[in-house]
Amino acid sequence: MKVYDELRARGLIAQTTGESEVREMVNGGAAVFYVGFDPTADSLTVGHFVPLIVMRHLQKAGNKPIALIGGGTTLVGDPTDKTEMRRVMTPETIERNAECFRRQMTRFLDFSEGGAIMVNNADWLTKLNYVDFLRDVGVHFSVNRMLAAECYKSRLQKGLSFLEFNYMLMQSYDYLLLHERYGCNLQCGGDDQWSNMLGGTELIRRKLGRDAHTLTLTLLLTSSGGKMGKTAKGAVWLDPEKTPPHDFYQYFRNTDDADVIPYLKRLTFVPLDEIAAMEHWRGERLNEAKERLAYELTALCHGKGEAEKAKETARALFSGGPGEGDMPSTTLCGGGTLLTDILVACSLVASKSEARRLITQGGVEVDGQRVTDPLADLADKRGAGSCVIRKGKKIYHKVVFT
RNA sequence: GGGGGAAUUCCCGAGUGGCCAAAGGGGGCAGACUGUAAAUCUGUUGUCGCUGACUUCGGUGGUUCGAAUCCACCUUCCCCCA
Repeated sequence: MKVYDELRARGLIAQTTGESEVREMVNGGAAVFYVGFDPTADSLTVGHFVPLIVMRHLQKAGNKPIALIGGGTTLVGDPTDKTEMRRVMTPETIERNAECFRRQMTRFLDFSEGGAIMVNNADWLTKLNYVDFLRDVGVHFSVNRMLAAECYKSRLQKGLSFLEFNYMLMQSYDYLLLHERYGCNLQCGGDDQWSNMLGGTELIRRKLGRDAHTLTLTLLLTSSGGKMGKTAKGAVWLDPEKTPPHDFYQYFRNTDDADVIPYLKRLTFVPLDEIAAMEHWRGERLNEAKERLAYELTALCHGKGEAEKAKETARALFSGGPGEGDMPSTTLCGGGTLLTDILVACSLVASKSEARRLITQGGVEVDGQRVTDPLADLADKRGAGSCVIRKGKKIYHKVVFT
């Protein structure tokens, strides 16, 4: 199966500016495509998975990826789907974030000679001359049409600054520039970006009279409608310092039944026929699919070694396998041995009040023994050197005393 | 530039002088049930030295025995007119 059809079969493609042209271009390895990433944090998250996976698919098929870091556009802020204005970030922060992105992207893309390239739109956007820009680019945009775009509608109620209103022009200019400089002929992005992206396609047509295409990717939502990768504690990061591989693995291991197959299709490179077989699985058997999902993604982001470890740890903890595996741990030197204090020290709870509540409600086990006394003291465990605390059903944490 | 309105605990949103750590919903956490799933039911959801104390209702001052609630100024946001 050719790459375009594979992407389609995996449910990754939402809209294009011309299906047959895009298919032909992509299947023939003739696309120079770009995807923009706004460096708003110092790590990518699993929310970036879909575009990254698609880029990898396309690169494997011989197309040339351009990862565009939105250093310049981030100075402005994308108003799409935002209820409030984005916090303005300093150029230094953006620069640092961009570097982090690049490092993480090497797990997905081949940046070696002739392969993928990375560019930062701050390099050209920040040098623009206002009047020239208005005359070159601004003339081609109709405010009436922009206002009609879905992405601005909600903001018209909540307020939209002129700064943000310009985001679309800047993004469009990016495409024009990449088209001229690198022969970029395809822009990919989330489906919520459709109108912003069309801006670029139209700008190129109007200025140069050439066709440059746009391909949007389906937004991957959880079956309950939330954004994938968002948890109450925040995003699931690719940076192992921010989200340990064990937690990363667990996040996907706990995927909803309804989401497993779509996730496998869209986020992994597991062959479609293998996935097709799993689609018939029901009930408990789906856990195997979840394990596969978690394993594949952990291996992709953190390497096979980490994926193996995470899998073994999970099996040991949840299926009573041998050993306690490689669970997260905290080493405590000195300090008291009150259970409430230890829970706080391990960041398992945010406050001692919460710790007390948790214990009282029966949510804490120490070395397999449920503890319900909020004043419990683990002095005896200190003598033993370590113990394993279980919070709720799924969170295990090892405490080492020194 | 003129006029009007709003700011409440993670979010939405009640509360208009004491009965308010603040209704209700969402979300979160925990318990039961389970398959490390979903749904459901129950409890819980400011902090601490926890049968009590302390800090919260945009900010700063003020009125009062007493303020999230009243007054003044400030900040931010929204709406209408230009």
